[in-house]
Amino acid sequence: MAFKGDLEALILAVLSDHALHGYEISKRIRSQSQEVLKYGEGQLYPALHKLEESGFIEAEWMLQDGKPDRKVYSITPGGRLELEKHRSAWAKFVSGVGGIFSSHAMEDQK
Amino acid sequence: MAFKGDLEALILAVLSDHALHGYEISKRIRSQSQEVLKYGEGQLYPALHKLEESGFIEAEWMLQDGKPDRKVYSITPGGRLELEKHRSAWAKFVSGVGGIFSSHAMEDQK
DNA sequence: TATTGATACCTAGAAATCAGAGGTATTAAT
DNA sequence: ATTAATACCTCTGATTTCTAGGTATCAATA
Repeated sequence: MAFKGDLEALILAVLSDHALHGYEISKRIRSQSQEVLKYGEGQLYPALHKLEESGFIEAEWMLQDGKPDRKVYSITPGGRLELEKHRSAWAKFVSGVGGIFSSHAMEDQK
Repeated sequence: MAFKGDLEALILAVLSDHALHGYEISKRIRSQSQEVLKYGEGQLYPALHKLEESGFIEAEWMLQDGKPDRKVYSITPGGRLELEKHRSAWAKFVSGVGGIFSSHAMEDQK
């Protein structure tokens, strides 16, 4: 009932400069979107697994003692290609919604 | 799996300057979004009924002979208020997604 | 000392949403 | 005759999303 994001695209975007583990990815999506986009772990982890299956990201375990181990994900070349597709889909979407919201905005102001 | 719109907000937006019937609303959403946003009737009509129940739009039958009758919807004052909420939610959403997509865009270009 | 909160991974089930198909009826065009 | 357009509507199956739960460690707070 509200505008919804594309979690897979957002994950690819945050991974595009640094390899990160899941928990950190969710925190970055939250902070870099100014708290607008919030995904629970119940959405994040399945999305990561799906992206891995598709070959868009790769995982490697970082063992830590004392603290919980981390599964660090990095984007693949195929993932970068996929990211570009999502980016242009986003641009189209913004212009589409804009076409509806802005063509009726002036009326109200006078 | 992709960015999703907020049909109720879009309906309120297209109704904000003209009263329109359902079939026409769906065509306008399609055309004014440059074919980006396409909603089937199975989504449109239930959404209209829900908006009516909430008091954000009002319906009136326009009887036509020969052609199918039309149910013409118009936005209410409450609907205009609601529309403004959705509009600002959209603005927030755009800046949120932008915060993720654009902070990682430069890297790829050099 | 007990409990909360943070880190870090994960699954499963309920709730909501979406897309598509189907249903009625008329007119116009092929 | 049949297809396409107008114009309304519902229903169902698939997908998606949300919420809650589950394991485990450590640090801080009450």
